[in-house]
Amino acid sequence: MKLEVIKSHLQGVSLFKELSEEEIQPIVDISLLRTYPARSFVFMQGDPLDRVFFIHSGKVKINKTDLSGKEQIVSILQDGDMFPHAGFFRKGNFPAHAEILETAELIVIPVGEFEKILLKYPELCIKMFKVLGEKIVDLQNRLEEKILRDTYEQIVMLLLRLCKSNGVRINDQYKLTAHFTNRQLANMIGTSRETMNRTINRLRNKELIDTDEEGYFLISSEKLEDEII
Amino acid sequence: MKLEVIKSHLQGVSLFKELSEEEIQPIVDISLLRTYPARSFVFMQGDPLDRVFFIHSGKVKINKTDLSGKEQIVSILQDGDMFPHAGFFRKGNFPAHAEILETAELIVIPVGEFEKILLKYPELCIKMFKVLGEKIVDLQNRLEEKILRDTYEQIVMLLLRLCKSNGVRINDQYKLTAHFTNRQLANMIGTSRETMNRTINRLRNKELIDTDEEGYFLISSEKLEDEII
DNA sequence: TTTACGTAGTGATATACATCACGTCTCACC
DNA sequence: GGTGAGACGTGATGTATATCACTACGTAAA
Repeated sequence: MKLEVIKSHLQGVSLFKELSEEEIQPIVDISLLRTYPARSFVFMQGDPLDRVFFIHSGKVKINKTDLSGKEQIVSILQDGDMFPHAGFFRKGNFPAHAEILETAELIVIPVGEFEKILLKYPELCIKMFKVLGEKIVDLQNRLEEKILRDTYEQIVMLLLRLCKSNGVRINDQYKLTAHFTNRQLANMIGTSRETMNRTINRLRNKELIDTDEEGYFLISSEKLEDEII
Repeated sequence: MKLEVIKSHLQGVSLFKELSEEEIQPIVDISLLRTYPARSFVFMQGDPLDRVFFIHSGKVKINKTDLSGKEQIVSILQDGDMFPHAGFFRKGNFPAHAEILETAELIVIPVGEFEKILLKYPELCIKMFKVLGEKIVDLQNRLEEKILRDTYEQIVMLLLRLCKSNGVRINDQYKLTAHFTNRQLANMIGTSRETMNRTINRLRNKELIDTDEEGYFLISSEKLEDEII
């Protein structure tokens, strides 16, 4: 049954983990499960913010573009992640584009309903404060990186961040669970694809990163960390 | 009486505005008012995060430094502002230094108490979500700026942001309510003091900014906005 | 009064990185 | 099987801006 499917999917979302049966039911009731095909847009920057999304499967790219077409990739999200992070409790607009990279199943909740539920369960509020707090710390770190580090170090740190957000640990390495082109990686930190290419190959030669048969990155995070002191 | 003073001070903090008498009283009860002299540190990066601060008067600089001593100024906070923004509901550490620039009166609340109060008043939770949401949007914008814009535009945008966070509107201009040296401004966006100096003077010649008798910046925000299209 | 230190201001130089301009390879599609 | 679109890869060149090196001013301390 559809609702059962949604419930099991919701239990995989980090924000809702540890909720009891009774606590999760009202959330299930207001949830919608929708499949988005690759290359489609969930929303565009500036659209009225009326829904919140939780990823059950697939990959979603959050990005911004300027007039000249230059792109900034805010993040590549996957199962368990929520978006957007800001704009609750005031009629706002989505602050970035959300584009599907790999066919995705998203749980969709009207933002008004989500807010009501949030206030009803203190446990959920705490979780939410934690999630937002982590987001703030992450953004502050990225800004610090961009300001204090040179491009080589920024790339090393980007790879380490991707291990956490998009990787699984295998022995002493992390394997990234999504494909990334040089251009995408470059657009995450605001460098050129040529520089990204050269640096990635430099790291490959140093045997700090590698690629598996399917083209996924294998990252030796401990060794990489030595590069940034 | 001391508690009365604290209460009136708390009412000036944006997070607590619009709270009723009964709602604000328990917050007053757990609050401490403390004066910090200029140049002192409220806390250092890495200290255990056990308190939350609200500024009643004075100026506080939030910054990070790397090994070589290079500084990133996260923000210059003043009356009505809260810090830190992250780290609630988990025993964490302060993510940056907080240094007093101008003698400051701070309201100090133990973080555990603050969390309890937060959960008791849904109205406060909503406010808090808004504050954190705005912080996230602000950080994302700054990161985008740093990635997509050249230094000239970053400086223009920095000045516009300072109008909002540290300015008061006077006719068609904003007057900044704190002194900023070229070096401080440079460290906010990660440029050199020389470049900041040259750019500021360029903007002065274009008559987009000016300085009043006391050395405070006067900023013609409408004209400035034309510089970034 | 002198010394010391922080800031503003400004030319000269160095350099990290973007940009340009190619070639090659793969894959999708008519 | 050819053609076009993306991707990777890599040298050559250009440039924004960091860095260096200095003068000058103001203020605080000795």
